Amino acid sequence: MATTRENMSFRDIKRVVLERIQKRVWAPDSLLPSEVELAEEFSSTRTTVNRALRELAEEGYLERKRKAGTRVLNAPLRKAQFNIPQVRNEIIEAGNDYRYALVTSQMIAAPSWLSAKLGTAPEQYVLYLECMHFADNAPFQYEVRWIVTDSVPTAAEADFATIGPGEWLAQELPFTDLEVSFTATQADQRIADFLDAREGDPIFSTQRTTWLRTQPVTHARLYFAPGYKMTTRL
Amino acid sequence: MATTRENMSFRDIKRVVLERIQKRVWAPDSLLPSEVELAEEFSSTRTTVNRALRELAEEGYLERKRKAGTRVLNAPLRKAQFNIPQVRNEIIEAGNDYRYALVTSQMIAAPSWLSAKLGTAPEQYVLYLECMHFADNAPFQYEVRWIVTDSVPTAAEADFATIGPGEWLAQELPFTDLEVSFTATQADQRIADFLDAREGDPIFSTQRTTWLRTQPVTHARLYFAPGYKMTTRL
DNA sequence: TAGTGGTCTAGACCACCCG
DNA sequence: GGGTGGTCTAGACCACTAT
Repeated sequence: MATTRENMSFRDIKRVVLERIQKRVWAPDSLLPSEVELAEEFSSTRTTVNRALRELAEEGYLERKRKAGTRVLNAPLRKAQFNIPQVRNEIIEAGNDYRYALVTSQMIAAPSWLSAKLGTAPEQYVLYLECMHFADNAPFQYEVRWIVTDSVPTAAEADFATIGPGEWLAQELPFTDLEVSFTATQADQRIADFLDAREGDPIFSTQRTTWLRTQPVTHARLYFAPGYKMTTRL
Repeated sequence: MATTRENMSFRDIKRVVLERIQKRVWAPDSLLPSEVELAEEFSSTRTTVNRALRELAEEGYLERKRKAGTRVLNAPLRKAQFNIPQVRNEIIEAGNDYRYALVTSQMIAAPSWLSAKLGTAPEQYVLYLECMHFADNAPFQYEVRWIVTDSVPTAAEADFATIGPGEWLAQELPFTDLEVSFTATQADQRIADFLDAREGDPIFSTQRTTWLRTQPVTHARLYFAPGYKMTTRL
């Protein structure tokens, strides 16, 4: 019956396998045939079948264990992927004009919560910045950022009136570790003023912390104008 | 000088390449040697080098084009990955007890915004549910959900007093398409009551819409108790 | 058109781990 | 112990695209 005419690419195999999962031909928790058997059915090789199954496993549909075989996950742990864009790109890709402005720039002693978060010495001096990002001249994002100048000495002379700290850091040095989190917060008077919002408005906020190997680099809090929505489809 | 002792695995190659990127041995926007050359340097094969570079490209470090070659991305488009967990698992994995309760269940005519979002006939009847999810008996999430019973006929008889609709749907039928979005919203009186919050509190909210092929299945709005934070590290 | 990455094949050895 | 997936090799053909 199974008239697999030609040899299939790993994409074809992925598609067929996914269909069988979704149509419950292979029910949740059940075991798939081994790679060798599938290679035979698809008149392909184990290498190709392996790539198809490996990618489906990465996408959260399958669980693979040596000797145990390949199993269909019952609760497909679907993974949502978000890009972590530069604000500039985010705005430009939405088809709007981007404008940047520096609000404040000064050296301060790191507040204790920041030292704790970054793992720096208490009271260590850091560069404190506040910036605004506009889309078509409307407030888009209010950014509050701390840069550990000990880790990034050149930051002390950078001209953040011209270029946003996020962008500058991206081209100045790489990072190896990144922590991102998202919360809903409430606009205080200052945030409200910058974002053309009212005090008390719900504000979508992102926090990013980056390290270069073990060295803390920067912490940023990004406050988005009311109505911001982060979306992904898969 | 380059005393590459043994043949390296694709993981080794990934590590070395990533180091060179991060140490600017290969600067942003610059071109890497071709796969053949790298295979020679690492005394490996093109297949293995290919896998290493392909994965680094998927992770957002490189851009690869036929003929053009492999280029280091200047603004590493880092990708954050979030799991899309069942509330139950999210709560249990945090070490808390999970409890579920059904608040409301009724058939209603779909409001027009929902028909538009899902692409269903106007006024089509859908199952409307409100539910609560508790962590250690404290309100964790208030869920509002619409299920297209035409697409999921068995939903009409499911006992949502016993099992949450998210969980039931996951085991009842697969989905092929998913849209997720995140916003900050403001607690109205009803939401505040359910979540032990005050009216006006900022609330982190997730919206999920799923389809089975072209068929709309469900739309859900999940309101998290104040203080909720979604975090990922990479 | 030439050079690069994209993919497949055929075979091999190995690591893991269930029974 | 033996079956499964994990990975590597060596070679080939092809698809795309910069020049």
